[in-house]
Amino acid sequence: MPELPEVETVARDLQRWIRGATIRDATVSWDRTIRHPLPPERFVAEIRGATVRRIDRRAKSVLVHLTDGRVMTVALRMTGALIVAEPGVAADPFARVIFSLADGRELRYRDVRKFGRIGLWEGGGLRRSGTKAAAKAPGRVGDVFAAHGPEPLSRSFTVARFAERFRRRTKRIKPLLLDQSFIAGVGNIYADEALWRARIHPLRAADSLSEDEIRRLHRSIRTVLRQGIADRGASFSDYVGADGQPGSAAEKLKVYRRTDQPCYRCGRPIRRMVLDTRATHFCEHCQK
DNA sequence: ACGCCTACCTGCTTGC
DNA sequence: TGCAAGCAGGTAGGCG
Repeated sequence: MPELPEVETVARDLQRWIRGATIRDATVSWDRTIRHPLPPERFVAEIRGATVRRIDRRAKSVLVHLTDGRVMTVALRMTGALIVAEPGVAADPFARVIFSLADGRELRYRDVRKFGRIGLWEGGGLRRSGTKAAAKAPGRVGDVFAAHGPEPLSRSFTVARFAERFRRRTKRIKPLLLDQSFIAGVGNIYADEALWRARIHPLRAADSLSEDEIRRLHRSIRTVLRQGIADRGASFSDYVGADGQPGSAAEKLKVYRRTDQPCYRCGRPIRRMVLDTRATHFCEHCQK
């Protein structure tokens, strides 16, 4: 799926293009896209007539803030995309939800694999950290993200704050980076990229990392995510921005899906292994 | 509470 | 050419 840089790209596009738009109507063609417990018909009735105040991102979700304070969350998961279509653009057989805007455009939620979920919540609670119980039965939008870890690109995400989280964590570092309660927004592409950049082996136990390694990893995570945003995200098959166009970040990746190709640092072949069911790419010579 | 594994879906690529 | 298996950006939920 889209990871942090891809979701951030979509959110910024939408902020530019549909801020202030009014949703005249919505059509849901795959019911399970609408997140429990809201029935799809209720969702449509609730969203009809709403006006978009602002769009941003939390973790890997797009947040559409409405003028009445409610917030629509869009979790794109593996193949979700939010695309603004001008009037007259051909129908999309993979559009699962279509929002008709009052100005004649459409906001289309496209999702080939149908894993993505759209929710509608009362506002509030986004700034507080919250409890896991709240995350299990969300009421306010903040509850949805109550169990999530810190935003890696936020000002408050310091090395010290990152380092604290490593205490007594025996888990291997790669799966830990994918754990959204440890750090939000990092996915399979950028986890591999950050570890390569920091020269840390994906199988290392988290609590075995030295201060210097944690510092390198902190910096690497922020660097690869920012680079991904600058290139409008990494596209392999499905990911596109709200303009419907792929990003160019995939061209600059150092290890992800570069199995057997030479490491950019030492020239030895990049290895691929499966770790907790996820493909993991690394250089066994320069990642220790 | 943690950690590991499966299920959820469809389309594309690969190998016989 | 055809067909089956393998693969994919994620994460709830169930098990031990």
